[in-house]
Amino acid sequence: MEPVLNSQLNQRLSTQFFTRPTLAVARDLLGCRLFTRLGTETTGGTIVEVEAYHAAGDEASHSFRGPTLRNQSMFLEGGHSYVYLIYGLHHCFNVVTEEPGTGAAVLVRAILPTVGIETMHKRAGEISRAGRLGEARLLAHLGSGPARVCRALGIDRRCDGLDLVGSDRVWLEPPERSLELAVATGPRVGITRSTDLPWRFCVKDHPLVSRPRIATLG
DNA sequence: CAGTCGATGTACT
DNA sequence: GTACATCGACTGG
Repeated sequence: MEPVLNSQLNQRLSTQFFTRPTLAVARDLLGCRLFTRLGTETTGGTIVEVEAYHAAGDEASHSFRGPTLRNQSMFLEGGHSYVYLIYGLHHCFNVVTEEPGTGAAVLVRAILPTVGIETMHKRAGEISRAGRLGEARLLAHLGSGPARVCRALGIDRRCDGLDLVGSDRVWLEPPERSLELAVATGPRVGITRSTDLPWRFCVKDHPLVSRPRIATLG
């Protein structure tokens, strides 16, 4: 029943992948797959929406004012995780990019669940509103939105600062098959500063991205 | 469908 | 005190 994963050993995204310019990493993460193995449960999905955050000149970034206790993982070498709690109850998962000390990262905003879907449903709980959605939309509901990504994958602050290249708990793999994705870009969601930067990337014309208003993207 | 609002921990002014 | 890279419940059309 549970799919066999050979991902622990081969086919991982490398440090070289992550230590590139943040916008390139953000774009290239679309179509890649994010996995967690927490306890005995393995869950994962395909990344369909991300946002880039820089340090220099990006007032919306947590790293803008330099390292603090919360954001210190953001200043690790590219390929580490940065997980934080927002609004007191939700978690957000970021992949750190570039060289150590840079303070740049990519926020994973949406995945399409592919592995461990039953586990993800359990983590989400049975939601009355979601229960009224059709099958496809119910699946999308599991992973669309940064907090739902974390909930589905079981990510919390214990997953902060992990080396995603070497961790057996959280890791990333390239797309299953190489394919050309149509990508849309636009302004980031839910921020109040540096809103002019078009640093949100999503797989274009995909029915399962987190916000339906893709039409407003540049 | 759109709009509003409460929940709730942490960082920072 | 206030803001926050959000979500889900609830309202009104």
